[in-house]
Amino acid sequence: MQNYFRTQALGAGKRVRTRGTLIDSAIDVFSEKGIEEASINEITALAGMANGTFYNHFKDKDDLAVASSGAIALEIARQLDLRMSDLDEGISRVVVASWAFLTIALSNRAWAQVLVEQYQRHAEVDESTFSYMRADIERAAKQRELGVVVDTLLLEQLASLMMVALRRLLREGMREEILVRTCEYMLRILGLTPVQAKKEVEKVSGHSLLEDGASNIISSSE
Amino acid sequence: MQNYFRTQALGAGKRVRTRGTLIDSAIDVFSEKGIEEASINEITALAGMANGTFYNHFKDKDDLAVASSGAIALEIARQLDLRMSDLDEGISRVVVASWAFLTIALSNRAWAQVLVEQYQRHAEVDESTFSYMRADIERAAKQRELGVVVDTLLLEQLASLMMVALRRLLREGMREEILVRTCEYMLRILGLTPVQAKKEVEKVSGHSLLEDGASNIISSSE
Amino acid sequence: MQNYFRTQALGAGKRVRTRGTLIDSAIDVFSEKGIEEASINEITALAGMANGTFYNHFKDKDDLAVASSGAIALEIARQLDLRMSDLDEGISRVVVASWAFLTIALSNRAWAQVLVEQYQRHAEVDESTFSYMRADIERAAKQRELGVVVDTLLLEQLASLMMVALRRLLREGMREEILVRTCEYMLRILGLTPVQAKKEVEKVSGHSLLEDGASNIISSSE
Amino acid sequence: MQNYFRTQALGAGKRVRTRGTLIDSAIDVFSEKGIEEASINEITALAGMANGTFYNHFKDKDDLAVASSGAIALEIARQLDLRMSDLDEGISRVVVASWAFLTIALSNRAWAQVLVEQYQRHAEVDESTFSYMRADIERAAKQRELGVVVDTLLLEQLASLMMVALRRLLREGMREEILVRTCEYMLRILGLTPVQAKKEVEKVSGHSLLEDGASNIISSSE
DNA sequence: GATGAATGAGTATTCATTCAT
DNA sequence: AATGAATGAATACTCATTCAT
Repeated sequence: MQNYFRTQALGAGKRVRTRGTLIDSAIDVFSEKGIEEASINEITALAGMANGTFYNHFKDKDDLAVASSGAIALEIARQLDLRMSDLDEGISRVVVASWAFLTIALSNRAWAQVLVEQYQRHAEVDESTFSYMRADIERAAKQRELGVVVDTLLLEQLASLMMVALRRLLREGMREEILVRTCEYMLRILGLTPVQAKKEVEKVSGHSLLEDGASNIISSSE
Repeated sequence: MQNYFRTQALGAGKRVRTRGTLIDSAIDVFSEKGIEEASINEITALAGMANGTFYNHFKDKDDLAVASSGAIALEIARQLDLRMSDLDEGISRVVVASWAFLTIALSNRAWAQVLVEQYQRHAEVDESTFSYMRADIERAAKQRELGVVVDTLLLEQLASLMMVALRRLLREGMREEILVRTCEYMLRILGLTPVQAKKEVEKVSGHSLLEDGASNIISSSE
Repeated sequence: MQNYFRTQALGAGKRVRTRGTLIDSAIDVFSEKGIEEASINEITALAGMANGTFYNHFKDKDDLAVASSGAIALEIARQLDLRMSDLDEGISRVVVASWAFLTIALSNRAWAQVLVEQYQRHAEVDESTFSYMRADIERAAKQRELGVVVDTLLLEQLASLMMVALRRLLREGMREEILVRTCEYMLRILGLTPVQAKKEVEKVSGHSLLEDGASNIISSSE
Repeated sequence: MQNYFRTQALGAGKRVRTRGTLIDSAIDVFSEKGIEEASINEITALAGMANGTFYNHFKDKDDLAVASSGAIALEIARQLDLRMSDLDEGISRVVVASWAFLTIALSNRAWAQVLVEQYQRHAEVDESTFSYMRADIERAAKQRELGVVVDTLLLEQLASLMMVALRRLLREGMREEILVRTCEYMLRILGLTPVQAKKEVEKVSGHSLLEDGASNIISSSE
């Protein structure tokens, strides 16, 4: 069993720690069996708790699924933030964020699987999962004349491209081509011509060292 | 209860008719309750059959879901074919087909709902659902220099745009803006500049009378 | 409903008590309808529980059948032990044990029926059911020169004689002749001549008061 | 699929042939899945018929099971008869018949399995299966002073020994020791001393060549 | 006699959820 | 907060059997 969120909560109170442990356990079970097939008994068992304990922390499985994917998304966003603080240009931020999002998610298969499945279950984008993106796109739209309306349709379309990509990456393993093309498609939707899009993506991908995963996203993004 | 596929099978043997009736019934129940929540009993009851009859025709609910969405997709494809026979230009075909696909699907809410939900359940595009598109894109790629690779990643990305659009249309009702933007986004992904994309879509949408649904797709496309 | 095993577990925790109650209930239903025909619902209903409770204690009906016949066999063996502690001679022990086994089993028709049916379902002797016998036979084989191999074939053959007898006794009621002949046949198989066998069985049967069942097995055996 | 009884019925009318085919098919399915688990659909499918056809020939599965095991028993009895016509002494006839019964049954695993399972299902001996034995035992009882009552208890006890043996032989393959001991046990039950029993069995087994199965039962028995 | 589509009764099993300890 | 035994609703699925053709 992973112990990412349990560890993260070590300083906090018992309640928070138990919650973190349940989320860690859930991520494992969700990713292995799928959210639908996962049973609460299995999750509590893996967490080393009685099944009743679950209900002291979550309303039901869906609540847990939301909390789990939310925790993952938040954690990814946190890592993104750290690494993008010095990036000013909107378009670059979008590319770096998307690229890094996929890379970080994929660095932990279970995370990626939970994100993908939860996305499918809810179909509509969990605003929080992609919330970071809206600001960057709006920033880009101001800096250049993109000629796009930044609304939920646009965000959903872009998010769906990323999710299709993430699913592919899970299936086929990390292939930079998928990242590149997905980012280019996103920029094209945002109004860049293919040539412009390609150039923007190259600025980012040229520097990236994807092999060692999330740890060097920072260096790859300047 | 709808009786589209039952009627379609009127000439055939009893086995085929029963199957068609079950699919009609399933589409109704699926769209009303969702595939997950639908029960076999409800489907057979609506179809006016004993529940055991179901198992003479389908292995389980998933088998039926696949058959139902497959029948819908096939039927839509059939209608598309009829109406696009005189269109030669690849890009126009893509626009018309996408536009008409969404329009026809939406002309029968239950169909659209089943397509959307089945798409989400299976995540990967049922090749058949969008098979018509590959040929048109390849045709377009030959006629112009699109500079895209026509592979499954591209098709999945395009399909996901359409599905996001279909979901929106189901939620918000037919809004031409969604059709227009989705088609433009698709063309942008295919390598057209925003300006070109807009022009291509206008060629189609200018003529369309979407209000009366599938019946005048033909006239709307030339 | 009988309450033998429930009562026996009165001192123990709730889990054990519930288990005992289920076994009591199962024995009743099994004996009345047969194991095959018994439904879990009926068993839990008679036990005054929700059907789901069953699955907290047993994997499925077969698991329960094994547990039930095992509990019966164990209980019979326990009663046998008490009453044979002062018997030293192997052959006498075999006769007394077999005789008492049949008598005790028959003193509770439901027990006998469950034993018989479970024996038939599993065909091979549940080692535990007749485990008491092996030791006595080996003891007899040492004390006299029986000239038999004590292996599972022998035990199965002897057990099958007892089960045929038990079935007859259930059908026709307690008839001492069946006990006598079955014991004689067993001894013959063990290598005694008909005359010897007859004498050995008479030593036991002469004293027995079978009418009042298990309660006076003790007196009957010395 | 075997075609023993179908072939046997080649000369007869269509009705008899269809019946034979169903029995052949049933024996295969019964032996593979067990009688309980066998479904009529499977049996008719293997027989190459529609399921409805079954009910033109048998009342239900149990009827078919009785017919199948009966046909097997009858066939074995027929083969026995052929080979024992020249044997006059009762005891020898019992030994030869039992020995040959087991050998012939085992020569066709499916036959043996169906016999064993059907015996377990009915518990009481299907009279017909062992009918041949009563006459021989009575003959033996007249020729010597056996001192046994020839009644159904005796026959059931003897039959159960044979069935235990047959089950073992199915499990462990043909082992002459099992045949020898089973026959000796039977004779002991019939009143022979161990020494006499051994001698009688040796008369038979000494000549037998069991390896090549049923075909040389005749030669092996005189 | 054979066919095979339709029937529908019947039951095991899961698992989220509660609550007394 | 944690425990874990008990709950019971809810449903898919099988398969013997019928009967119109």
